[in-house]
Amino acid sequence: MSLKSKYNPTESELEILQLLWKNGPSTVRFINEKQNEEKEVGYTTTLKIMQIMVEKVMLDVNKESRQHIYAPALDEDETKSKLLEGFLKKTFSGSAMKMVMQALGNHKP
Amino acid sequence: MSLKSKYNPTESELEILQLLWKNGPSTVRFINEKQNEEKEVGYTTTLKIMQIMVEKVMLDVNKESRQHIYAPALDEDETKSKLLEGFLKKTFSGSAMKMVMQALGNHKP
DNA sequence: TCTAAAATACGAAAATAATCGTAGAAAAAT
DNA sequence: ATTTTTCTACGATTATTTTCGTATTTTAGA
Repeated sequence: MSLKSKYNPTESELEILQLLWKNGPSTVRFINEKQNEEKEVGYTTTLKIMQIMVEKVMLDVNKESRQHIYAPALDEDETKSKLLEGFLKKTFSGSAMKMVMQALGNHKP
Repeated sequence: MSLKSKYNPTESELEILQLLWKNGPSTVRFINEKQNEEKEVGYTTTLKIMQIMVEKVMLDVNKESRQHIYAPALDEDETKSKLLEGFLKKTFSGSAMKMVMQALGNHKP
C-alpha cells in the first residue's frame, strides 16, 4: 500500500480530527486557533497537515468559497475503535481484560 | 528536555520492551529471532534500537560476556499505565469511561 | 594456527512526520 | 484605485524513527 491506511492518523492528524468531530466542518483558521489554545502551531503547519489529510482521504474539503471548509471523512466511532484495537494490540497483547486490570491497578492475569 | 521521556517508547522500542518483559533478560540475537517470527527485521536493526534504548535508559545492559544481555530498565506496570494514560488523553479526551463505552459499542456520553 | 562464524560499534541512508517560509491570488479596507 | 490583510499552494527544511552496510573484534572450529 502506497498511502498509509486511513485508520492510522498520526498524532497531529488525530488532533485535527478530534477538533473537527467536536466542532463540525471548519476552516483552517478555526482549527489552528483551537490548536493554539493548547500549544503554539503555525498557521501554515496546520494548513499543510490538513491538505495532506485530504490527500489521504481523511478529510473532505469544500472549496466553493475562498475559505475552504474541511470536514472529517472518517467516522468517529469507527476510527476510535480501530485506534483502540491497535493500542490494545501493541500494549496489552490485544487483551482488553489486561488493559482494564492495568487501569484498575490489579495487575494479575 | 533533550532526551525524550523514558515513558514514550516508540513502536519498535515498545515491541522490544514487551519481549523483554515476557522473556526476561535476553541477547540481541534472541530478541531479533522473536521479532522475526512476526516480521522480517535485520539483526543490526534490532541491535541498533536496543543500543539507543540503553542510551535513553530504557534498557540496562550487562557486557560481561561477549553476548551482551539486555534487561528492561522500565517497570512494566508503570510504563503501561503511562502509555494508557497518553492514549486515553489523545483519543478519548482522557476519559476512561468514554473508552469503555467505545469498547462496548455504547457510544453515548 | 588459520579460517569461519558470530558479535558489537557506528555512521549513514531511507522513511516518515512536522514545521515553516515565501509567493501569489483574492478579498477587504481605506 | 491602492494598499493591506487573509488565504492557499507548495517546496524545502528539520526532526524523528527505522533500517542497514561495513569495519572490527572475539570466539570457536578445522
